[in-house]
Amino acid sequence: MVTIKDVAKRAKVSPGTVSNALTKKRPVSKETQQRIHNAIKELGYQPNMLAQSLVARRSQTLAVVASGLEYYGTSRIIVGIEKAANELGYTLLLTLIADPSEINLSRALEPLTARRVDGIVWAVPEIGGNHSWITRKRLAALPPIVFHRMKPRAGLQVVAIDNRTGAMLATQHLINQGRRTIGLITGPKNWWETRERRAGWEQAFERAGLVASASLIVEGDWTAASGEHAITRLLAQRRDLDAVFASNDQMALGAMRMAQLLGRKIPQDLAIVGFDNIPESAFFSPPLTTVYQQLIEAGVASVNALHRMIEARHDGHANMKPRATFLMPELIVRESSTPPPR
Amino acid sequence: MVTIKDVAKRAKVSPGTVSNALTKKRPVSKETQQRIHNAIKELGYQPNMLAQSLVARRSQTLAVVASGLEYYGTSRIIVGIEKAANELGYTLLLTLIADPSEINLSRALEPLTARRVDGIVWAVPEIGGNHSWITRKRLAALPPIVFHRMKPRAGLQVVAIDNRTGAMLATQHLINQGRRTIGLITGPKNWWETRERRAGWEQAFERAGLVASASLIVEGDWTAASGEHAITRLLAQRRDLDAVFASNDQMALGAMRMAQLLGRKIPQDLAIVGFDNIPESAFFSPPLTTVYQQLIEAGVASVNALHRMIEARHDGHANMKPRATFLMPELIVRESSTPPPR
DNA sequence: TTGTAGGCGTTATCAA
DNA sequence: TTGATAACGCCTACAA
Repeated sequence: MVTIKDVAKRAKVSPGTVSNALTKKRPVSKETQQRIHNAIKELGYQPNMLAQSLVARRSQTLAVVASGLEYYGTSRIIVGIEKAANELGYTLLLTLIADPSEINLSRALEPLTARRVDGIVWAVPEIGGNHSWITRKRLAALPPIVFHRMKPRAGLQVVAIDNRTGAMLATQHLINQGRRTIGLITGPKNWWETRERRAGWEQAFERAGLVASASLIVEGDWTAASGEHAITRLLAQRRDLDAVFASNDQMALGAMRMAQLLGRKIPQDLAIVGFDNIPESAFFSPPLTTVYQQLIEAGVASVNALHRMIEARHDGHANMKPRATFLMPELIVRESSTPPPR
Repeated sequence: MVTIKDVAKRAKVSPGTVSNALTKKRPVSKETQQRIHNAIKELGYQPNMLAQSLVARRSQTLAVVASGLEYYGTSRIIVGIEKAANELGYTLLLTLIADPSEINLSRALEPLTARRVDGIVWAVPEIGGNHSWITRKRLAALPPIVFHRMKPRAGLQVVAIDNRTGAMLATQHLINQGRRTIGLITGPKNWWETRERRAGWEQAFERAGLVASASLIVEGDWTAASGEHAITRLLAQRRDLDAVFASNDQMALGAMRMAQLLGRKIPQDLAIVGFDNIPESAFFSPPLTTVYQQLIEAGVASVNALHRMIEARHDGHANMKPRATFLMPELIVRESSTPPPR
């Protein structure tokens, strides 16, 4: 590997001058500048960022910790994160948590802190107590960090989707369509996102003066198969069911298909709304009404916030006041919940 | 930040001894070992891997360059890569290419080589001439690298899915079902994967003595919407169409839905097969016959190969002989191509 | 078994 | 404008 010294030797200057020519932090004469650049080309010199980071005490590297990359939501968040990181001149370290309900914190974080990442985006869904590791003490030992998919906590920088409002929009839409017996297929009940979406469903019920009976709720596990089971149970225990809000599009798909197999016409007999707006959902039979989340935007926002935190800490400013940002979802109405066009 | 010197001072030993205690490359007495570990705990010392990498001349970091993370295929490959990298003690750097048909090579690679990654997994689909940057000279300046989703080239380590065989399996299956006029919906035609899948379709035609007429082929862009357009055109230009092989599941979905809207019964009037086996495909109406690719396994295999290359180079062995590995896809038969159960 | 010194590749400080 | 020199945090000979 060719180093800055090799370049210096070849250009007949000192290493420091080469450094100055490269970083432009001190003036270098046009002439030597030229010689240096020639030497660099000829030798194929590439600065070693490890060494740079060592002295600069910053690595220009961000880390993202996530789980379920194979799901649409996670991957879109990461697309946004990568994009924003890139634009700000950071490179991204990716760590995947295989089982988010059981986080081995030091195993996940050590490789990142050891590499002196400048900041961390924590995008692991909050499940049960899997975020209880978050303590002031622990955070003090970490670089700036911003959280996703988590219940906002005082003193933390959080970028979250307003799941509750999203679910409320979905449910209210069904109510507006004249539906009165609206089932709910939830995700695993210890997920924060599950509870939020359920709360939104309940809130819509309350506003409409409907009764959110337990017999209207069935738990799923985000898979389409669980959507099938859920709708089967719902239809059995509530003969009067006339609509369903499924907490994601996959479960909505399973529910829709199984309901059809059981002889229900959608949306005439049963209206269905999902959550996520996966690209396929517009092509289901019938096309699925669903809730769109600005996931890429959430990823971008989190990196921007992170960058500000990093700069603030670096400039020795009093630590930026962290806050929670909520992104508003939008309802996308399709045929699974509306009278078909004549 | 507390350094190894701080630990040394506190444990009343030299920095070298602390290093030895940590790396276990030289023996350290039980007693001082204890003192050192106490000091580490008390100070909350964390080794600085940047400094370690600087002297070790390896960063224990791998990079993956990919595009289209929001698609199922890409994300599954990366899941496999991350898993294997993790198990081998590497951390992963992620770089996403926004437009894979137009790669800015140095923009993508510089941040990686500057950080002295030990190896690179190149998982950008081959489109047109976007892989023409691959030259002996350029590769010589890079760390070991393994390629994905690319036509195998002599002298390169490639892990690819056998797309051609996969498409052949799909088409042969349709032929076995008695279909004779089997349309093809392709991806964008300058993609390597597109050409391979088309070749597989043609190969099956040849073996069966069928004529692969141009009127049976329509180009899509991987989206479900393009599948809709494609099937519309196919049905218009070939009234005798009795089956379709779509080059991915999304296009199959669009085709299936549009064919049904146009009054075709699936599979009775028109049999459909897709490619990818996205999780939703088992819940389409009807469930979609498709081709399963071992993408996670491909990711794992590529990292293992990369690791061997790194070790070989490190041990000064003659560079490992690189070769191409093909993973065989499997046909998954569902109702979209078979007579429905009575 | 432990300490000392030099070096990994850069940048920053201080003279010149 | 340029050149020495000393860090940055760690590892590794070589001595002791």
